[in-house]
Amino acid sequence: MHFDDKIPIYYQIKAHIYHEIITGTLQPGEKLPSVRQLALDVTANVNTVQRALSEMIAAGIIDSKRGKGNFVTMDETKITDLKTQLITEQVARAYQQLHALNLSDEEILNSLKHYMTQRGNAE
Amino acid sequence: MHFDDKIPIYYQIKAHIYHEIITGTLQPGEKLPSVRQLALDVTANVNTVQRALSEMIAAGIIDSKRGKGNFVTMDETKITDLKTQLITEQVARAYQQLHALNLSDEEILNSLKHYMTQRGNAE
DNA sequence: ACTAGTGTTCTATTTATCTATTACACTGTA
DNA sequence: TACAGTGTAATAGATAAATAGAACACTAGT
Repeated sequence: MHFDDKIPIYYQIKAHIYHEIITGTLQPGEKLPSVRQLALDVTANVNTVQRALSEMIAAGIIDSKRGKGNFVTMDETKITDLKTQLITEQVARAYQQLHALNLSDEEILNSLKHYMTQRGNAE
Repeated sequence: MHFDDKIPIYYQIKAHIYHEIITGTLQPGEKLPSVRQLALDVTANVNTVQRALSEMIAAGIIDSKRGKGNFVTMDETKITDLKTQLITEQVARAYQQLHALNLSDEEILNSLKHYMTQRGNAE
């Protein structure tokens, strides 16, 4: 797994698993790989994986069952809320940073559209 | 100055000064506050400020003159290029992260528009 | 020459993160 | 009961980032 060395690894692992849950790669109620297997998968230490999991457990997205494993919550409302929250965070952060560079709403939209068309042509 | 504890402070100081240069708060050729004053301004250590400045000097955005001070480059092309680069980086990162959440181009645009109208009404 | 203000460099210490390792607690199965 | 597979916790060590403090190098004005 590729890590951005400017952000803590446990934080990136959390984002990675959240993505898998939101995109349905991990279904509600599905069992996650064991912490030891996850550590191998992302080439990190068990403790680092555990720290990421702890935050997801505290957030109610993961249910931890000692001796059995870690499971994605069955509560699909929580997953929907999580997706909404992550999207809002991303959009807000991007908007604020571009706005801080003195771009108007229209310029921000145009920059994004321009990026999309360029990206579309390249594929 | 408010810091995000997930990102190195020297990195955030650099972003902060880049913003001031791009928005014209700091004009081309203008002298920056001394490193000691900057450290007070952002409530960080001189060495941390110096590390941020070193990267901007290496990037050619800041000219350092020992005994005199640090100055914004006179080369406005470099500033324009920097602005373009930062915008592209922000747009690309935001797009990729939203795309990774399985949002289509249209959904990404709509999320952004929705955020803008909500934000507009709140002001 | 002196001094104040500037950038620059160095050392030592602290803190957060990550790793490695070991141990403990619980579940299910043979 | 034994054992393998799971989550959890604790310790010790390594590294990067940030701080504190001191010193050095250069410039301009007195």
